[in-house]
Amino acid sequence: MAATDHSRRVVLFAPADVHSLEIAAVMDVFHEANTQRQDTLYELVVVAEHAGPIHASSGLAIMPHRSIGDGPLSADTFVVAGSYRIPRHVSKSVTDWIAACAGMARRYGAVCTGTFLLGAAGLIEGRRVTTHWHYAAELASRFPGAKLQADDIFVRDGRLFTSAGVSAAIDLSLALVQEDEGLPLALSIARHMVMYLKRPGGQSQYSASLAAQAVRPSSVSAALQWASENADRKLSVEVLAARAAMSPRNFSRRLARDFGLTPAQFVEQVRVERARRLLEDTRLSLEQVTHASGFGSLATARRAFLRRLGITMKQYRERFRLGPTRDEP
DNA sequence: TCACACGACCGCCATC
DNA sequence: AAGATGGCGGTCGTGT
Repeated sequence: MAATDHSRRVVLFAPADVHSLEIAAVMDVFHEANTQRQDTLYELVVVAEHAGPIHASSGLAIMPHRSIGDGPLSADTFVVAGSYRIPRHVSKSVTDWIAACAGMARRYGAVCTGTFLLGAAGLIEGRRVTTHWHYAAELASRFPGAKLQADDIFVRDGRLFTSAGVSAAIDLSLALVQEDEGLPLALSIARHMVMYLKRPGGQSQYSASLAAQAVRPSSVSAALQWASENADRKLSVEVLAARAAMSPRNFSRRLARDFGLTPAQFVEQVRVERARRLLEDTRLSLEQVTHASGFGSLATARRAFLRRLGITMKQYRERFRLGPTRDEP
């Protein structure tokens, strides 16, 4: 599909040794948006430092569309991908180019260690950012002026967004599509990519179980993981805290600190996700879905859906029922 | 739709 | 000394 005058240009910078999944994740989500709308909503441009193919850390060869030698690109969305290596020596031509592109973009950000490149370009000073947890300490020491939120897997600060892990790139991209085109398209893309976990709207852009997987393992995240697999059980603060071997008071404190959620918010999120999945994949009645996802009553489930998705369970099923979700003639 | 009871939340303080 | 943890209780929100 060729770019049209209403296309939004998404520029992706691929550093040396880029993690191939990050490039693929971002491209595939935006490409799927184009496919589903049968329109070029997004024009995707991959840029590397030098012309010619680059090798991702996995060995996969990627052929960028352009190199930075072609000059800064005006982009709607500018994303710097990361690699498993922290960029040590970043040339001035790269940082200048990144700064120029970010300056022109409506929004810009980084995935994983891409945050280091934004930092080298002077774009995270005084800003709230995150990165892959494994590199958080180094980011903090290299860029002491940045307000690092190491335990968050997605942080947005005005035009700037950063995300933690590799797989989070998909959720990040979905969140951007959702911002532009609304929840239904984002959900539909997620469904096609078999990414059932995306949590639409709300404070964090991430699903409960994804969040539990994404941070440093701890007894808290283990308890959350367990909860996300057992939505139909009783999930009171007391039960979750016992699972994490700590007092209810301390459990909710840690949850607030590490995930920005209260226990009740987390549980509701888990239950809505579970119910959504059942609504999409099964023909269980609303009553059965309600029960299987741990809601006490239909009324409770309905309210939770309205709160989080803005639609009722019935409407949700009508929209995302079994079968193709692509707009087909 | 409404009232009520229960659970969740959070500030505060003690303790480790 | 400072940070993490646990318990108490008033208030609020929410499920039934």
